Amino acid sequence: MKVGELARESGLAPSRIRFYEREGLIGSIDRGPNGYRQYSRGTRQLLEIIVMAQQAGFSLGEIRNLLPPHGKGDWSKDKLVAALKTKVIEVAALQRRLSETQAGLEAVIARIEARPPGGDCFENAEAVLADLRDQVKAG
Amino acid sequence: MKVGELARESGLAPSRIRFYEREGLIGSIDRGPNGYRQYSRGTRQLLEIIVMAQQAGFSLGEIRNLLPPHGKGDWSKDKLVAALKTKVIEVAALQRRLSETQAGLEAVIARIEARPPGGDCFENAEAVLADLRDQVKAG
DNA sequence: CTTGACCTTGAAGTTCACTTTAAGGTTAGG
DNA sequence: CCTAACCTTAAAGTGAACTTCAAGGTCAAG
Repeated sequence: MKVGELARESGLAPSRIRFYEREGLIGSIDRGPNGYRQYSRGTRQLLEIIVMAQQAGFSLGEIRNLLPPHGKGDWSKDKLVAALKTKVIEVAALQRRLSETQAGLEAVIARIEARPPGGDCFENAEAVLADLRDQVKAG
Repeated sequence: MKVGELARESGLAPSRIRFYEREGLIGSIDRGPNGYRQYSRGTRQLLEIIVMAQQAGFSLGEIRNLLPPHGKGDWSKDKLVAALKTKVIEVAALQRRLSETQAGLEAVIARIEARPPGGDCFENAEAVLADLRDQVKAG
Protein backbone atom coordinates (compact mmCIF):
# COMPACT_ATOMS: atom_id res chain seq x y z
CA MET A 1 0.00 0.00 0.00
CA LYS A 2 1.45 3.33 -1.12
CA VAL A 3 1.13 6.58 0.75
CA GLY A 4 -1.80 7.89 -1.26
CA GLU A 5 -3.83 4.80 -0.62
CA LEU A 6 -3.02 4.82 3.07
CA ALA A 7 -3.96 8.48 3.12
CA ARG A 8 -7.34 7.73 1.57
CA GLU A 9 -7.97 4.87 3.98
CA SER A 10 -6.87 6.67 7.09
CA GLY A 11 -8.27 10.06 6.18
CA LEU A 12 -4.91 11.71 6.83
CA ALA A 13 -3.03 13.78 4.27
CA PRO A 14 0.04 12.08 2.78
CA SER A 15 2.14 14.97 4.04
CA ARG A 16 0.90 14.24 7.51
CA ILE A 17 1.81 10.58 7.29
CA ARG A 18 5.29 11.40 6.07
CA PHE A 19 5.54 14.00 8.79
CA TYR A 20 4.77 11.40 11.44
CA GLU A 21 7.48 9.22 9.97
CA ARG A 22 10.00 12.06 10.14
CA GLU A 23 8.98 12.64 13.74
CA GLY A 24 9.68 9.04 14.62
CA LEU A 25 6.08 8.09 15.39
CA ILE A 26 6.09 5.42 12.73
CA GLY A 27 9.09 3.13 12.59
CA SER A 28 11.09 2.66 9.45
CA ILE A 29 9.00 1.74 6.47
CA ASP A 30 9.57 -0.74 3.69
CA ARG A 31 10.42 0.69 0.31
CA GLY A 32 9.73 -0.73 -3.10
CA PRO A 33 12.62 -0.87 -5.60
CA ASN A 34 11.39 2.45 -6.96
CA GLY A 35 11.85 4.03 -3.54
CA TYR A 36 8.13 4.31 -2.88
CA ARG A 37 7.01 3.63 0.67
CA GLN A 38 5.22 0.33 1.17
CA TYR A 39 2.88 0.36 4.11
CA SER A 40 1.33 -2.61 5.85
CA ARG A 41 -2.08 -2.87 7.48
CA GLY A 42 -0.23 -2.44 10.76
CA THR A 43 0.72 1.08 9.84
CA ARG A 44 -2.88 1.97 9.34
CA GLN A 45 -3.62 0.59 12.78
CA LEU A 46 -0.76 2.60 14.17
CA LEU A 47 -2.11 5.76 12.58
CA GLU A 48 -5.46 5.12 14.18
CA ILE A 49 -3.79 4.68 17.51
CA ILE A 50 -1.87 7.92 17.04
CA VAL A 51 -4.98 9.86 16.11
CA MET A 52 -6.90 8.45 19.04
CA ALA A 53 -4.10 9.26 21.40
CA GLN A 54 -4.12 12.79 20.05
CA GLN A 55 -7.83 13.01 20.63
CA ALA A 56 -7.22 11.80 24.16
CA GLY A 57 -4.96 14.81 24.60
CA PHE A 58 -1.53 13.29 24.06
CA SER A 59 0.98 15.45 22.23
CA LEU A 60 3.02 13.88 19.47
CA GLY A 61 6.00 13.87 21.80
CA GLU A 62 4.07 11.99 24.43
CA ILE A 63 2.84 9.53 21.86
CA ARG A 64 6.37 8.96 20.63
CA ASN A 65 7.48 8.18 24.16
CA LEU A 66 4.58 5.82 24.67
CA LEU A 67 5.08 3.57 21.72
CA PRO A 68 8.79 3.75 21.13
CA PRO A 69 9.97 0.15 20.95
CA HIS A 70 8.55 0.13 17.44
CA GLY A 71 11.12 -2.39 16.37
CA LYS A 72 9.23 -5.35 17.76
CA GLY A 73 6.24 -6.35 19.89
CA ASP A 74 6.03 -5.37 23.53
CA TRP A 75 5.13 -1.74 24.08
CA SER A 76 6.56 -1.86 27.60
CA LYS A 77 3.24 -2.70 29.16
CA ASP A 78 3.92 -1.11 32.51
CA LYS A 79 4.95 2.25 31.17
CA LEU A 80 1.98 2.24 28.85
CA VAL A 81 -0.51 1.39 31.58
CA ALA A 82 1.00 3.96 33.91
CA ALA A 83 0.77 6.64 31.22
CA LEU A 84 -2.79 5.68 30.41
CA LYS A 85 -3.78 5.90 34.05
CA THR A 86 -2.19 9.29 34.36
CA LYS A 87 -4.10 10.39 31.31
CA VAL A 88 -7.36 9.12 32.77
CA ILE A 89 -6.76 11.36 35.76
CA GLU A 90 -5.94 14.30 33.50
CA VAL A 91 -9.05 13.73 31.45
CA ALA A 92 -11.12 13.64 34.62
CA ALA A 93 -9.59 16.94 35.67
CA LEU A 94 -10.37 18.40 32.29
CA GLN A 95 -13.94 17.18 32.66
CA ARG A 96 -14.27 19.03 35.94
CA ARG A 97 -12.82 22.18 34.40
CA LEU A 98 -15.27 21.93 31.54
CA SER A 99 -18.18 21.56 33.93
CA GLU A 100 -17.09 24.76 35.59
CA THR A 101 -16.72 26.45 32.25
CA GLN A 102 -20.18 25.24 31.33
CA ALA A 103 -21.68 26.58 34.53
CA GLY A 104 -19.83 29.84 34.07
CA LEU A 105 -21.10 30.27 30.54
CA GLU A 106 -24.66 29.54 31.59
CA ALA A 107 -24.37 32.06 34.40
CA VAL A 108 -23.08 34.71 32.04
CA ILE A 109 -25.88 34.03 29.58
CA ALA A 110 -28.51 34.21 32.31
CA ARG A 111 -27.09 37.49 33.55
CA ILE A 112 -26.97 39.09 30.18
CA GLU A 113 -30.43 37.95 29.23
CA ALA A 114 -31.85 39.13 32.53
CA ARG A 115 -30.87 42.74 31.82
CA PRO A 116 -33.17 44.93 29.78
CA PRO A 117 -31.50 46.47 26.69
CA GLY A 118 -29.95 49.45 28.48
CA GLY A 119 -27.56 49.23 31.39
CA ASP A 120 -23.81 49.56 31.46
CA CYS A 121 -22.41 46.27 30.27
CA PHE A 122 -19.17 46.88 32.05
CA GLU A 123 -20.94 47.07 35.36
CA ASN A 124 -22.58 43.77 34.52
CA ALA A 125 -19.22 42.35 33.65
CA GLU A 126 -17.95 43.10 37.09
CA ALA A 127 -20.78 41.23 38.75
CA VAL A 128 -20.49 38.36 36.30
CA LEU A 129 -16.79 38.08 36.92
CA ALA A 130 -17.39 37.94 40.64
CA ASP A 131 -19.76 35.03 40.09
CA LEU A 132 -17.30 33.28 37.85
CA ARG A 133 -14.46 33.68 40.28
CA ASP A 134 -16.60 32.17 43.01
CA GLN A 135 -17.55 29.27 40.82
CA VAL A 136 -14.00 28.59 39.76
CA LYS A 137 -12.81 28.66 43.36
CA ALA A 138 -15.70 26.54 44.59
CA GLY A 139 -15.35 24.02 41.75
CA MET B 1 -1.45 51.88 36.49
CA LYS B 2 1.54 51.01 34.30
CA VAL B 3 2.02 47.77 32.43
CA GLY B 4 4.22 46.12 35.04
CA GLU B 5 1.71 46.73 37.76
CA LEU B 6 -1.14 45.45 35.63
CA ALA B 7 0.99 42.44 34.81
CA ARG B 8 1.54 41.71 38.49
CA GLU B 9 -2.14 42.14 39.29
CA SER B 10 -3.43 40.11 36.38
CA GLY B 11 -0.74 37.46 36.42
CA LEU B 12 -0.04 38.00 32.72
CA ALA B 13 3.36 38.91 31.31
CA PRO B 14 3.70 42.51 30.13
CA SER B 15 4.58 41.23 26.70
CA ARG B 16 1.31 39.37 26.63
CA ILE B 17 -0.69 42.44 27.58
CA ARG B 18 0.98 44.50 24.89
CA PHE B 19 0.43 41.63 22.47
CA TYR B 20 -3.30 41.66 23.19
CA GLU B 21 -3.30 45.37 22.50
CA ARG B 22 -1.55 44.88 19.15
CA GLU B 23 -4.10 42.20 18.33
CA GLY B 24 -6.96 44.58 18.95
CA LEU B 25 -8.34 42.78 21.99
CA ILE B 26 -7.87 45.80 24.18
CA GLY B 27 -8.95 49.14 22.78
CA SER B 28 -6.62 52.08 22.58
CA ILE B 29 -4.95 52.88 25.86
CA ASP B 30 -4.22 56.19 27.54
CA ARG B 31 -0.63 57.28 27.54
CA GLY B 32 1.19 59.43 30.07
CA PRO B 33 3.27 62.38 28.75
CA ASN B 34 6.28 60.05 28.84
CA GLY B 35 4.54 57.67 26.46
CA TYR B 36 3.96 55.03 29.13
CA ARG B 37 0.65 53.19 28.93
CA GLN B 38 -1.85 54.14 31.62
CA TYR B 39 -4.32 51.37 32.35
CA SER B 40 -7.59 51.65 34.18
CA ARG B 41 -9.23 49.10 36.43
CA GLY B 42 -11.45 48.31 33.46
CA THR B 43 -8.52 46.94 31.53
CA ARG B 44 -7.81 44.48 34.28
CA GLN B 45 -11.41 43.35 34.11
CA LEU B 46 -11.12 43.04 30.38
CA LEU B 47 -8.03 40.89 30.73
CA GLU B 48 -9.85 38.62 33.12
CA ILE B 49 -12.67 38.30 30.64
CA ILE B 50 -10.22 37.49 27.88
CA VAL B 51 -8.47 34.82 29.92
CA MET B 52 -11.76 33.25 30.93
CA ALA B 53 -12.97 33.23 27.37
CA GLN B 54 -9.73 31.51 26.41
CA GLN B 55 -10.28 28.92 29.10
CA ALA B 56 -13.75 28.42 27.72
CA GLY B 57 -12.11 27.54 24.42
CA PHE B 58 -12.45 30.78 22.48
CA SER B 59 -9.53 31.68 20.25
CA LEU B 60 -8.21 35.22 20.35
CA GLY B 61 -9.88 35.87 17.02
CA GLU B 62 -13.22 34.74 18.35
CA ILE B 63 -12.76 36.86 21.44
CA ARG B 64 -11.93 39.87 19.32
CA ASN B 65 -15.12 39.40 17.36
CA LEU B 66 -17.14 39.04 20.52
CA LEU B 67 -16.15 42.22 22.25
CA PRO B 68 -15.34 44.54 19.40
CA PRO B 69 -17.39 47.69 20.10
CA HIS B 70 -14.70 48.58 22.60
CA GLY B 71 -15.29 52.23 21.99
CA LYS B 72 -18.30 52.40 24.26
CA GLY B 73 -20.76 50.30 26.30
CA ASP B 74 -22.98 47.75 24.66
CA TRP B 75 -21.19 44.58 23.61
CA SER B 76 -23.88 43.74 21.09
CA LYS B 77 -25.80 41.63 23.55
CA ASP B 78 -27.44 39.37 21.00
CA LYS B 79 -24.28 38.38 19.21
CA LEU B 80 -22.59 37.75 22.52
CA VAL B 81 -25.40 35.59 23.86
CA ALA B 82 -25.59 33.67 20.62
CA ALA B 83 -21.87 33.00 20.66
CA LEU B 84 -21.98 31.93 24.27
CA LYS B 85 -24.80 29.52 23.58
CA THR B 86 -22.92 28.06 20.67
CA LYS B 87 -19.94 27.62 22.91
CA VAL B 88 -22.05 25.89 25.55
CA ILE B 89 -23.06 23.38 22.92
CA GLU B 90 -19.48 22.90 21.83
CA VAL B 91 -18.35 22.39 25.39
CA ALA B 92 -21.10 19.83 25.89
CA ALA B 93 -19.93 18.00 22.78
CA LEU B 94 -16.40 18.06 24.07
CA GLN B 95 -17.66 16.63 27.37
CA ARG B 96 -19.25 13.75 25.54
CA ARG B 97 -16.08 13.13 23.59
CA LEU B 98 -14.10 13.14 26.79
CA SER B 99 -16.43 10.62 28.38
CA GLU B 100 -15.83 8.37 25.43
CA THR B 101 -12.12 8.93 25.66
CA GLN B 102 -12.30 8.10 29.33
CA ALA B 103 -14.19 4.89 28.69
CA GLY B 104 -11.82 4.03 25.89
CA LEU B 105 -8.78 4.53 28.07
CA GLU B 106 -10.25 2.42 30.85
CA ALA B 107 -11.04 -0.31 28.35
CA VAL B 108 -7.51 -0.25 27.01
CA ILE B 109 -6.06 -0.42 30.50
CA ALA B 110 -8.30 -3.34 31.42
CA ARG B 111 -7.32 -5.17 28.25
CA ILE B 112 -3.65 -4.66 28.74
CA GLU B 113 -3.74 -5.63 32.38
CA ALA B 114 -5.79 -8.71 31.64
CA ARG B 115 -3.08 -10.17 29.39
CA PRO B 116 -0.29 -12.15 30.93
CA PRO B 117 3.19 -10.79 30.10
CA GLY B 118 3.57 -12.56 26.76
CA GLY B 119 1.24 -12.23 23.79
CA ASP B 120 1.59 -10.15 20.67
CA CYS B 121 0.73 -6.61 21.60
CA PHE B 122 -0.19 -5.78 18.07
CA GLU B 123 -2.89 -8.41 18.08
CA ASN B 124 -4.17 -6.86 21.28
CA ALA B 125 -4.08 -3.51 19.65
CA GLU B 126 -6.36 -4.69 16.91
CA ALA B 127 -8.94 -5.96 19.39
CA VAL B 128 -8.64 -2.84 21.48
CA LEU B 129 -9.12 -0.65 18.46
CA ALA B 130 -12.22 -2.56 17.53
CA ASP B 131 -13.59 -1.86 20.99
CA LEU B 132 -12.71 1.77 20.75
CA ARG B 133 -14.30 2.17 17.37
CA ASP B 134 -17.46 0.61 18.69
CA GLN B 135 -17.47 2.90 21.65
CA VAL B 136 -16.88 5.98 19.58
CA LYS B 137 -19.68 5.05 17.24
CA ALA B 138 -22.04 4.10 20.05
CA GLY B 139 -21.19 7.24 22.05
C1' DC C 1 6.44 8.86 -26.47
C1' DT C 2 3.75 11.96 -24.14
C1' DT C 3 0.46 13.10 -20.64
C1' DG C 4 -1.13 13.00 -16.06
C1' DA C 5 -1.35 11.01 -11.75
C1' DC C 6 1.33 9.33 -8.70
C1' DC C 7 5.79 9.11 -5.84
C1' DT C 8 10.50 11.16 -3.84
C1' DT C 9 13.28 14.79 -1.15
C1' DG C 10 14.62 18.87 1.51
C1' DA C 11 13.41 23.23 2.64
C1' DA C 12 10.51 26.71 3.44
C1' DG C 13 5.91 28.48 4.76
C1' DT C 14 1.64 28.65 7.94
C1' DT C 15 -1.09 29.53 12.18
C1' DC C 16 -1.53 30.38 16.98
C1' DA C 17 -0.24 32.58 20.95
C1' DC C 18 3.11 34.29 22.67
C1' DT C 19 8.27 35.56 24.21
C1' DT C 20 12.72 37.41 23.34
C1' DT C 21 15.87 40.66 21.64
C1' DA C 22 17.85 44.96 20.45
C1' DA C 23 18.15 49.56 21.02
C1' DG C 24 16.78 52.97 23.23
C1' DG C 25 13.97 56.71 26.75
C1' DT C 26 12.41 57.59 31.90
C1' DT C 27 12.45 57.72 36.66
C1' DA C 28 13.32 56.83 41.66
C1' DG C 29 16.99 56.26 45.03
C1' DG C 30 21.63 56.81 47.06
C1' DC D 1 25.39 62.03 38.57
C1' DC D 2 24.90 57.30 38.29
C1' DT D 3 22.63 53.06 38.51
C1' DA D 4 18.93 49.91 38.43
C1' DA D 5 14.53 49.17 37.45
C1' DC D 6 11.19 50.50 34.86
C1' DC D 7 9.07 51.84 30.19
C1' DT D 8 9.00 52.22 24.65
C1' DT D 9 9.27 50.12 19.78
C1' DA D 10 9.84 46.98 15.81
C1' DA D 11 11.40 42.78 14.59
C1' DA D 12 12.70 38.32 15.15
C1' DG D 13 12.30 33.86 17.55
C1' DT D 14 9.59 29.78 19.59
C1' DG D 15 7.12 25.38 19.40
C1' DA D 16 3.48 22.56 17.94
C1' DA D 17 1.63 20.33 14.14
C1' DC D 18 1.36 20.48 9.94
C1' DT D 19 1.22 22.04 4.70
C1' DT D 20 3.23 23.79 0.59
C1' DC D 21 6.80 24.26 -2.70
C1' DA D 22 10.37 23.17 -5.95
C1' DA D 23 12.55 19.99 -8.52
C1' DG D 24 12.63 15.91 -9.86
C1' DG D 25 11.68 10.30 -10.65
C1' DT D 26 7.98 6.55 -11.91
C1' DC D 27 4.30 4.43 -14.11
C1' DA D 28 -0.10 3.14 -16.59
C1' DA D 29 -2.89 4.56 -20.46
C1' DG D 30 -3.56 6.02 -25.11
